[in-house]
Amino acid sequence: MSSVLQTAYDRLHAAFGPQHWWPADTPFEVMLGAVLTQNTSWKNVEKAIANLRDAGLLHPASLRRVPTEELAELIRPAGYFRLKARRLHNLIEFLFRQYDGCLESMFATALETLRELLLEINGIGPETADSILLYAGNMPTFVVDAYTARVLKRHGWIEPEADYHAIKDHFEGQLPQDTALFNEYHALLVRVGKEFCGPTPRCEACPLRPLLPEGGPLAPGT
DNA sequence: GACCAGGCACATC
DNA sequence: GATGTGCATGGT
Repeated sequence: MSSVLQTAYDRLHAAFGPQHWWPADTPFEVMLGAVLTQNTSWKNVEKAIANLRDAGLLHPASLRRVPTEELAELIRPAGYFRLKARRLHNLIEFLFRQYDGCLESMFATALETLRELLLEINGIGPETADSILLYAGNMPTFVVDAYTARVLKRHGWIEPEADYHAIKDHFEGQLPQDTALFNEYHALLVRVGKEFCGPTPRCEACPLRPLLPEGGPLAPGT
């Protein structure tokens, strides 16, 4: 409980409080958002989801029926819209093929098994899969994203070469396997990333400031 | 106008 | 196995 990661979590939680992630009404909406937010700001994703809601498509069966080109137009504000329309349909087809369209059945699958199945879907990579598992399925898997990697590497808490899997293991190896903790921790890392640890760091008022190594953070781009 | 944003798949060497 | 490129909108 005295690791750097625990201390960092305590600082972030004290500074920012609960983040109430994922910002969505239903697990299905979380799944869609996980694909739509790939390399895209959440603001743009919100517009796309609002379009889907207005069109009555925030349900597996209705989304499955809409033609891919029509879906693409609705999610246009989220960027990569043709690509993401195909990815959403790939995910839906998997849901129906394996679980008859039932999310409860899907999340009744063992974590590691479901993770591997999701990763077989074209368009679902590690971050999207873990986001679905954690934020839609309430399953204890740690989500790593660009902010997470940047915060850890800049503070020298992990080697600069560490890839997705290494960073994920770093967290899961040092923290209790607690869904609520993983949920909050990732959200807090995004929060501190946005406010203090972007491409150009603003470390002066960062809650992690006292945890910086001697000499301050590493240069941007690392 | 450049750069960035809660990635991923695929081509090429 | 490492590196480069396409995918696209909207905000700063």
